[in-house]
Amino acid sequence: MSINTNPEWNSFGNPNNKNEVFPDDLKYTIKNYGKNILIFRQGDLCDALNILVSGSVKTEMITENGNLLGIEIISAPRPLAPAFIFSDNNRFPVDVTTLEECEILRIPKDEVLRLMSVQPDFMRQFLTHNANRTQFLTNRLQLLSIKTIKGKIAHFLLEQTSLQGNPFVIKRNQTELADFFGVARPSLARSLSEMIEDNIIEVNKKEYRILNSKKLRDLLV
Amino acid sequence: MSINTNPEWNSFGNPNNKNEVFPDDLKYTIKNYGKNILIFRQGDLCDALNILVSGSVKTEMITENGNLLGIEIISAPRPLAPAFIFSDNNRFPVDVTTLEECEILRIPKDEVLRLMSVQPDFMRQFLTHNANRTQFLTNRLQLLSIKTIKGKIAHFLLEQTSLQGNPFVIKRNQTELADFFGVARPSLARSLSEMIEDNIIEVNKKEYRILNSKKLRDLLV
DNA sequence: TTTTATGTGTAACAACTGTTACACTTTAAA
DNA sequence: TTTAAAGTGTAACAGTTGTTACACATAAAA
Repeated sequence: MSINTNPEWNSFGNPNNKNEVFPDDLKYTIKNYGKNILIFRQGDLCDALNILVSGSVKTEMITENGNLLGIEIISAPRPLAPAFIFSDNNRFPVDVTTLEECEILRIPKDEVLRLMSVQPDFMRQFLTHNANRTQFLTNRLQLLSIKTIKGKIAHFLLEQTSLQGNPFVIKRNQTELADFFGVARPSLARSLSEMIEDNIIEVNKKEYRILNSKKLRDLLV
Repeated sequence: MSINTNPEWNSFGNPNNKNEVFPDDLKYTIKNYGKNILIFRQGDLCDALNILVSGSVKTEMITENGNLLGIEIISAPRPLAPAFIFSDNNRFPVDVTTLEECEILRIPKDEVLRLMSVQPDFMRQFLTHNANRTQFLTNRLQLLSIKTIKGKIAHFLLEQTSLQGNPFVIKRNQTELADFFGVARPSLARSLSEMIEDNIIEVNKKEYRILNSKKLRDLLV
């Protein structure tokens, strides 16, 4: 899930996008920051849409590819915590620090509301972006609420096979998978080995095949 | 009959909302369901805003009070999975089953978009509702990604003390807390005992006091 | 008050996962 | 091809959590 593969980000949050024409009278400010500057602190009021126009920042939160509590690196162009502007407790959930020189476009909350009324495309993109984020979070939460490693593997493999069929290819290596699940790499390897031993799955390099989907589903409990 | 004659139809679970008046030409449908009917299936296309107007349904998802994988019971009035209408993969994440006779107001996606353009208050509520949901999910995810029980306790207590001061009161009993953390009750009790033994916290019935916030913070790692 | 239900503290043990270490394989680079 | 780096399989052991069981405390109901 890189910024380049997420189509929503190409339009939303990029002021140079041709499809997204901001009105001339839009009130906004642009701020420039140097390297290694703490630009938002956890708990700061979030009363504007902050779009990272250039540069990159890091936050300590769940990462886009789902790794746990890792340091997320956000590269321009992307909005910063857009979902939080409109929440009742509209405060930044994490610290945000620049990694290089950054330019941030700041549109006040009221202007965002006006923009959405005036620009259906903007509204649609805003909604889609947040909807995708919510879906992502929901999915991660489902995965995390499964306690056992085999259960997590089962959840993930069943999801993949419903998308790709059987057999299917998983791009991540074992270390990345372990991070994704939030478990230790040798523990993941052990669980995989046991599942192979039990003839539930078959693994060849990055190709996985489900041999016994009933047993696999039983592991979800 | 106008759509505005029933005050409960103000969406987003806020029946006291006087500012939300639907336009008379709004396209919508109303569906009635009997008891124990599967009304949405996991994977069903979600191309409309479905508002539960009366009755109650259950889903198997994270609950509003945060318990894991419990069966969430949703009582009217509340929107059903409003965040998913606008996601790229706009499908229901779970099964939804009626618990009693239910009435569901269904507004097509395009009409929702129009409604938002026409009705700033509706848009604001839609945005706020989803923002709050995202914030809730983010917070749960943060809590769940902490591996140790003491870490979860620390996270929770530090959050509570920032809201309520020190000492503070926690309404949930031990069993409910354990469910909230997704751990076994005796395990939670053991961890609490050890933290009390280590003079990190003090507990009297439902009143908690932090004695050593540095040590408490160390447990977050 | 007595009775009953609910909530809490704790122990012994099982089960699972993490840590560390190392051999081996595969892939990429020189 | 040779060499280095990255990835995988596995074992021994430590650490944490879950399970089950039961005593006791507290609160609610009769």
